[in-house]
Amino acid sequence: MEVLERKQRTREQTRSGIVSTAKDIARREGWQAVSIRKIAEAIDYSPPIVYEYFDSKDMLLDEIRREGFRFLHQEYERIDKLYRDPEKRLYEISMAQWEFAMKQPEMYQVMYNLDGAFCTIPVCESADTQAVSSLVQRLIFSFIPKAKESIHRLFFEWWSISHGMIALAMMLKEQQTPDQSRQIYQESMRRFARSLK
Amino acid sequence: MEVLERKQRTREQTRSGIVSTAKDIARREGWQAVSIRKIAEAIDYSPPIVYEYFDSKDMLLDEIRREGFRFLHQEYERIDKLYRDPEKRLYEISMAQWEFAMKQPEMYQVMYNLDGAFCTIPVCESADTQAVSSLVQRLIFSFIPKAKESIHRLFFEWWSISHGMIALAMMLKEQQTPDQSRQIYQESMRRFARSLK
DNA sequence: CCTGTCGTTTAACACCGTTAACTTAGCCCA
DNA sequence: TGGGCTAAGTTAACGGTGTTAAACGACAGG
Repeated sequence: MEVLERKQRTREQTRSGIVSTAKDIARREGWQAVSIRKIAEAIDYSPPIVYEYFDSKDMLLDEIRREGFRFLHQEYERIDKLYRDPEKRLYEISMAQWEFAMKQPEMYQVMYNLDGAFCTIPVCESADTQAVSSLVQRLIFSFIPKAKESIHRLFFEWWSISHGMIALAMMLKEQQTPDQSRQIYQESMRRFARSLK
Repeated sequence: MEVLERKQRTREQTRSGIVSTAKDIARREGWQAVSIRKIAEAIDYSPPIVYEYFDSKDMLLDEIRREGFRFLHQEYERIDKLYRDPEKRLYEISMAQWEFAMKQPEMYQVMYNLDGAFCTIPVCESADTQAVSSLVQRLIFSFIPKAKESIHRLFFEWWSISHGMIALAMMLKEQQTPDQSRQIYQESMRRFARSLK
C-alpha cells in the first residue's frame, strides 16, 4: 500500500519535473528549442519515458497552457474577493494579467501560440480558459447589467486591448522600455474600466 | 548581355516561386508544415537550390514578412492620398489592416510570429516596418500636433487595439463569427479615431 | 581534347517526434 | 533455490527537419 503511494508520489514528481523542465528550456532558449529529447536528458530519463506521462508534445504544451489559465483564474478570484468596487476589480485583474505575462513570458507565449510556441489544441475549448472568460464577463456584467451580447462585446474589447498591448510590449521590448509600456497599459486599462460606469 | 538578362529574369521567377510556394503551404497547412524540402519539391528542384536564393529559412520568412509590411505601407499611402480628413484616413487605414489580416492570414502570422510561424529576426529593425510605423505616427501627428512622446504613445495604443482584436478574432473564429468580430473592430477603430480630435 | 566553370543533385550530419522491440530487475510461487 | 511473470526503462528504428560538403554533368574556351 504505502509502496504504491510512494510510487504514486514519485510519479507525480517526475510528471511535474517534465513540465517545469519544459518551461525552463522555453524561458532560457525559447519554445522552438524545447524538445522531448532535451527534456528527457534534463530529468535523467530516456525520451520514451516522457510519453508515459504525456501522449504527445502537443498534450504537454496544452497542460502547461491550462496551468497558465488556472493560475490566472486563481489570481482573478483572489482579486474578486479582495475588492468590492467593480472598477477597481477590473483594473486590478488587468494588472494581474500584465504582471503574469511579464514574470512568466514563456507561459503567456504558449497560451497564445506566440514566438515559436505552437500547440494545435484549440485554446478556447479548455474549461480553464472558459472559467477565466466567464469570470471577467460576470465582472463586466456586475456594473453594466446589459444583454449577453453586449457583455460579450465589451469582454472582447477588454481582452483585445490587454492582449494587444502585452503582445506588442513583448515584441517592442528593445524599442520601448517595460516601464513605458506598463504605464500606457495601466492608463488604458484604467480608462477602459472607468468608461464602463 | 541579353542572355545574362534572361537568366536574371528566370532567376527572379524561381525566387518568387519559392516565396509563393512557402505562402501556399502555410495557407493550406499552417506555417509549422512549411519545410525547405516541401518547397523544393513543389518548384521541382532539390533542397539546396533554395539556399542559392535565401541564406536560411529564417531569411526566407523575413523576406515574406517584409513583403507584408511593404504591402501594408503601399495600401496606407494609397489611402493617405485618397482622403483628406485625418479621422477618415486613420479609420480607413485601420480597416485596410483588418482586411489584409483576414485575406492573407498566413502573412499576418509570419509578421507577428503567430500560430507556428517563427522568424528569429527582430520585426522592428526592418525598414519596411519602420516605414509603416512612421506613416501612421505622422498621420496621428497631423491632427494631434503633440510632442513625439505623446504621438508614440497614441500610436502604441492604436496598434495594440488593432493587433489585439485581429489576433483574438483569428483565435476565436470558431466562437465568434468574422462578421461579429469585424463589427466590433470597426466601431472600436472609429471610436479611437474620433477620440483624437 | 583538355580544362574549367556553372547549375544542380546526392549524400551526409545532427537534430526532431514518436513507437516497437528489447533488456533488466524485482517479485511471487512452486 | 529456481522458474516464470510483471513492470520499468532502454535501445534502435522510422520518417521527418535545416543545412552543407562533395560529386556530377553539361557546356564553353583554348
